[in-house]
Amino acid sequence: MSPATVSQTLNGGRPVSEATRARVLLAVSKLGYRPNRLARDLRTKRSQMIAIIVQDINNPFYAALAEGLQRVLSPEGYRVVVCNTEGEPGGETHLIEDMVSRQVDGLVVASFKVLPRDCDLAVEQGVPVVVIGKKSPGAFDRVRADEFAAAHDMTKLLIDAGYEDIVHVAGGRGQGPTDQRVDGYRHAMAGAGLFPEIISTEFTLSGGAKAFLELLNARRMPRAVFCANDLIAIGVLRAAQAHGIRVPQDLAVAGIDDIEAASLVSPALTTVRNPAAEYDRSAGRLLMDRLQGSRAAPVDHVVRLEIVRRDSA
Amino acid sequence: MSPATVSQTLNGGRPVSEATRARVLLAVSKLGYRPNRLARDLRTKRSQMIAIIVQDINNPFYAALAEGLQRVLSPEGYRVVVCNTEGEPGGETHLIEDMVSRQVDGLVVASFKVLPRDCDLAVEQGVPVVVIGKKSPGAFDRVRADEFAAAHDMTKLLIDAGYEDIVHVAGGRGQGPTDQRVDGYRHAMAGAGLFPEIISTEFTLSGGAKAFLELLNARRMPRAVFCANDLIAIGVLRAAQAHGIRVPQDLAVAGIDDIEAASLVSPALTTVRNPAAEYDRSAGRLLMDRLQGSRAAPVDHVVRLEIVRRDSA
DNA sequence: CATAGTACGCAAATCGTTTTGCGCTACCTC
DNA sequence: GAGGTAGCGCAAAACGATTTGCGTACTATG
Repeated sequence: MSPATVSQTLNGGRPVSEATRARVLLAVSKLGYRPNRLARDLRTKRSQMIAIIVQDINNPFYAALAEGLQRVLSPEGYRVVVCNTEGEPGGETHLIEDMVSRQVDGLVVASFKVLPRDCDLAVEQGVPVVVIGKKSPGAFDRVRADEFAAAHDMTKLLIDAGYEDIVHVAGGRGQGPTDQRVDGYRHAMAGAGLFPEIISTEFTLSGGAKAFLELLNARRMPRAVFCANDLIAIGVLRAAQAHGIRVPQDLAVAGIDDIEAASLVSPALTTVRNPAAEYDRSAGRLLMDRLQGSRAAPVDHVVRLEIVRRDSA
Repeated sequence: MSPATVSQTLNGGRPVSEATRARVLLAVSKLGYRPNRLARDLRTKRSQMIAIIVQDINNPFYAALAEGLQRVLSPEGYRVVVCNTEGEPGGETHLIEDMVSRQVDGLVVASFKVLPRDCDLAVEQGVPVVVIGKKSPGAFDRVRADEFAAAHDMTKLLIDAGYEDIVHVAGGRGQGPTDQRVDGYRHAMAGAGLFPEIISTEFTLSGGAKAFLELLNARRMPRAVFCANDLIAIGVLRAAQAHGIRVPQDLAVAGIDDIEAASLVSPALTTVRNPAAEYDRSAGRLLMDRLQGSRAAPVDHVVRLEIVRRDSA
């Protein structure tokens, strides 16, 4: 029996008689034959595999994103694999190159550290790319939030609530959305004739704690802090409480992201919801459209953010 | 110039003269040549890729596990990809089969739903497997916790703290560690001459809330609940607080896992730490040993758990 | 100077599939 | 009964790399 016939039986490229089909299936199950996807993919030039590249799989936002994307792509017959770049020597560049040479059918990149150059490289090799969360030029689709508006709106909420002495605890300098959030904060403060004050830290719990201590040492306590993400905000919250400062009576705290823990801490955190569900649905659809070749021009989808007012501010 | 020479230049199978090396490298960079890993892997029968299969990437325990494994394997030159089975039609069986046929060099499976049969299949095809968190027969390595001891110790802690009316909120019946945890609870209660009472729910926040309501409707409130994981415990905690019940004064609550949120809720959750770091280090080393062919008999590594006493019980 | 040895580039086989072209058989039609 | 037409199985050429054997040219040594 020739391999061609087997292939046709299993994948149905051409009609096969009932008799041979039976013979093939019998042999397959008797020999425990498992087709080798590598060989198949090499020949067909597609792998039915989509890689999601995230910068930190421990960050619940990225985890939710990955799962949501899978929920969209997997019913279409794609295998979804998640790759983490954090702590990877060489990082995104190597990873993208590697995945492209493994002939993934598509890439979703949710990492601020990614270079447009790397995405262009993938696109040139015919692999569609969707970049999440980053404003970045290139021949690929994007899904991102209006970070400026988010920071602006939250700052405005604090101002409208009567706070004036509002400090912004920014994430790492030059990292991802930091600058846009800083600008949004600045703009809102300037609009109200208030003086902006900004300190920087890492996007983590301990970064938030560190920032609080810095504030504590450097000057009298502000009335409100607007943190660049929820982890920082929770770090600040806990450090403040550990120092006997009451939230929100003595100090108002606000974050961005609405991670799961945001509603679990007490007081529950006032924050901005970055709806992962909308990202993944949108990114999934963009990717599917491109895989089916139905679109040409790159799309730039801006996700609407939503303020979630709870108890901390 | 023949492909053989190029291959030898790039991978150094044999000595290549300085002159031709230069010519090859020039051509490579001029043409933007990128080797195709699929073809290479097909020929060499290895992919330098390791797949981690988790049942829920949103569960922080699995996310931490994936990242830790990557930290171990990636410096050894392996690419680590994470695959999620939740909501996947066909689930673990398909996934394992697919990854094996993609010639991954190794598999780490952290899913209760996995069948030993599937792992055996992978091992037969020469792919080493490490199963995490499940006691399961087969020719592969295991890293798991002593779930019985964990539940037993936590129940004992509650008993020693003076609680007698202790209900166990178990996870889904027959799911993963449920039975062993139930047994541990039972054994500790019996040892103290106390009457065990068990209700079941899902391993989620809302599962915990549901369980609390069930308790509320069915009988007078118990004095303590020992929940099968932290998500359930936090669900119970919040539902109780929403009903004006004080924790731990009116109701003591304990969980298992020590997820990040456990220390963030208030009161901070008393729980059992399931140290992801130890899992991934151990699993990583087991896998590396096997990849280097230095071991034969399967290893069964039992991780020691650690009670973390906080404020909720 | 002859011979052995070494360095190095290329041709060809291989990995396990899919795909295409070809030829055989059997059936149908007039 | 001849000619046309499906139907169906197989051989062979891809896919893009690695690996091995071979031949040539150059070097070294007695």
